[in-house]
Formats: sequence, C-alpha cells, structure tokens
Amino acid sequence: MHPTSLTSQPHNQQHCTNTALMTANRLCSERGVKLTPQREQVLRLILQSRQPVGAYQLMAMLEELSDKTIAPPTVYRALDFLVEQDLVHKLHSINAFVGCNHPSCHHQSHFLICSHCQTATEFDDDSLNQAITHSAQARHFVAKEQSIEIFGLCPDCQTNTSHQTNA
Amino acid sequence: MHPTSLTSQPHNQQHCTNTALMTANRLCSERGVKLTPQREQVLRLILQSRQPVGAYQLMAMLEELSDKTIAPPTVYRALDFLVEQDLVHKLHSINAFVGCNHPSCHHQSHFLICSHCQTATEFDDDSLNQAITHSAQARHFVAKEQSIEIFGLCPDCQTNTSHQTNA
DNA sequence: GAAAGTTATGTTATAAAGTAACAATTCTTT
DNA sequence: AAAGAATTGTTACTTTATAACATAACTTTC
Repeated sequence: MHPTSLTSQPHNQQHCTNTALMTANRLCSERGVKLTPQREQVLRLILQSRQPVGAYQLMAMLEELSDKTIAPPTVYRALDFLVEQDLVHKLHSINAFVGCNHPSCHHQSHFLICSHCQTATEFDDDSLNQAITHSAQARHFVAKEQSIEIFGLCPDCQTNTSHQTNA
Repeated sequence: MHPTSLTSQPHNQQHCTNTALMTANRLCSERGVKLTPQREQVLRLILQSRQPVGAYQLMAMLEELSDKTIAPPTVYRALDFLVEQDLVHKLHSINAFVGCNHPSCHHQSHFLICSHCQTATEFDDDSLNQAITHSAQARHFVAKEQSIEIFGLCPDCQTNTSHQTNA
C-alpha cells in the first residue's frame, strides 16, 4: 500500500486518516500554504467518509461538531483550497468530494464509482493516460485537465447482489 | 464525415442539424419511442448550438420561440428522454448538453472541451476504450457507464490566443 | 366511439448546489 | 502598535434540478 495514501480501504480507517492528515500537513507546509484547522477539519471529514461527500453534507457535519451555523461559503472555500492543493478531488458526475490517494505528486486521477455502494476508487493508469494524451494529440488538442469517472459495480457489490449499501 | 452525425463542424450547420433530426426520428421510430415535437425542438436547439447548452439556456430559448412560460421540468423531461435515447450527452463538468455524434450505435463517448471557446468535440477512441476496460478489469470492477471529459485548448484557440470566444 | 389505461405535458413549489459581496477577524510583517 | 495580507463570518442570491400533483393527449379494448 502506498505510504501516503489519503483514502480508505476497509481496514484501519482511523490510522489511514491520521497518516493522510500528517501527509497533508507536511505538503502544505512544504508548499508554503496553510492547512488551517477549518480546512483540516473538512479534509478529515472527507477522509473519514467511506463514500464521496457532498458540500452540504459536510456543512451539516460541521454544524453537528461545532454546534453553530455554518454557511455554504465556509465549506466551499475549504473545498476550493483542498482541491487546489490536490488533497481532494471533486467527482463532477455526482457533485461530491473524495480524498486524494497520493497527493504528493501532481498526477492525473481517474475514478471507479460503484453505483451500488457509492464507493469511489481512485486509480492512475499509465496506459489510460497515454491513450488520453494520444487521443488529444491526434485531434490537435492541448489537454490540461481531465475528469474521468467510470460507473459500475465494485468487486464487493458484484457478489453482494442484495440490497445492502455496504455503508 | 459520418452520415448520421448529430453535431456541428464549422460548415453547413443547417444541413447537419436536419440530417441529425432525421436520424433521430428514424431511431426513435425504430425503437418504438416517440420524438414528440417538444423533444424534437429541444434536440434541434442543442444541435444548432455550437457550444454545449445548459438546461436554463434551453428554457430561455423555448420561451423566446413559443412566447409562453416554460418551466424547468419541461426542459429536463425532454433532456432525460434525449439522454436516455443517446441522442444527447450531458457534460457533467459544466452541466451542459451536446448532441451525440453517432447515436445509431450504443457507444462510449469521450469529450474534448475547449476552455477558451467552450466547444465540445466528441470522440470515441478504441485504445482509450480498451485502456478503460483494462483498468477496470484489473481492479475487478464491472464498468457500465462513463464520463470522460478532457479540458484544454482546441486547435483554433491555440493560435487564436486572443480574447475572442470563437462563438 | 366511449371508457379505461397509459404516456406526455403543464404547473406550483421546493430542494440542492454554488457564488458574490462585503464585514469582521486573525495572522504577519515591519 | 500599525499596516497589510490572508482567512473567516454573514447575508443574500444565483444556478441547477426535482417532487408532486393536475391536466391533456394519445391508444387500446370492448
């Protein structure tokens, strides 16, 4: 397993989150930007969630935790920062956010999103990257950003054909 | 050029739209579903637009044309139908809709979206499809749908570095 | 061809997602 | 301590999308 992983597998969730937060702190410090308590809190909530989380879900969680009203800009600013720093990715198809798997290097990321349990698995496949680069070049298109989201059934949910959400 | 193309290149726009509408009508009839005047109108507006169109833009256009109030569900229902029938694709990153290039076959589609002129070019690259299938399979994931959106600069906007929107 | 069923559309209201603008605060630097 | 910059708080609003129910239009079937 990647030592700086920011996302969860069904093992030691708490440990992973902590490791990821430490990595995030280190990266921000190296980059001369600030992972303020508020930003770190949002990141923690995203990391602790098994599924991608929506901005308004995060708002509700923050309100629970702080016992005061949180307005949308508070969350969106934190998210903007985290996405900017590649600590979090946005899944456009479902308007939700997930922790980045390997935030250390600036990389292209792709997602497998399970339609059944909503788990999003990040992956970064070289041949896929090459295919994209090649496709773009063949069309004289200069590619900058990408959003690659694949829906289907994760390994667990293929066998568990039942109604459980795996949540 | 593909005989059943539903999208535009900077040539005979009107002709392309008409051809695409005929194809759409044929397909719907073959499939036993109805391309009602309202649905066809929405499709026409999408086809006639050079850029991807938002739902509320379509609403405004419909109001202009019909001179009466159009409510969101009217547009969204038509869009749902058109997307369902693969006559239109939704670009999730920008919440906008584009006509499908080759609606005849159920295919995977990918998009190059120009950050400068907002033009969305649909393409369907075999090696990219294979890379995706391979990536998914390697992770024991059963892929069903996909949303592949690549942002960057289209050929025109690389040379035209200026402020014009190419619209 | 009228009654029943189905599909499509109209209408009202509201939910969900995201941002603009400005005020207050805190953190930094001098 | 004062000035400047970054962050957070607050209010209001925009944009995107859907739920729920009423009405109208097609389509069988008898």
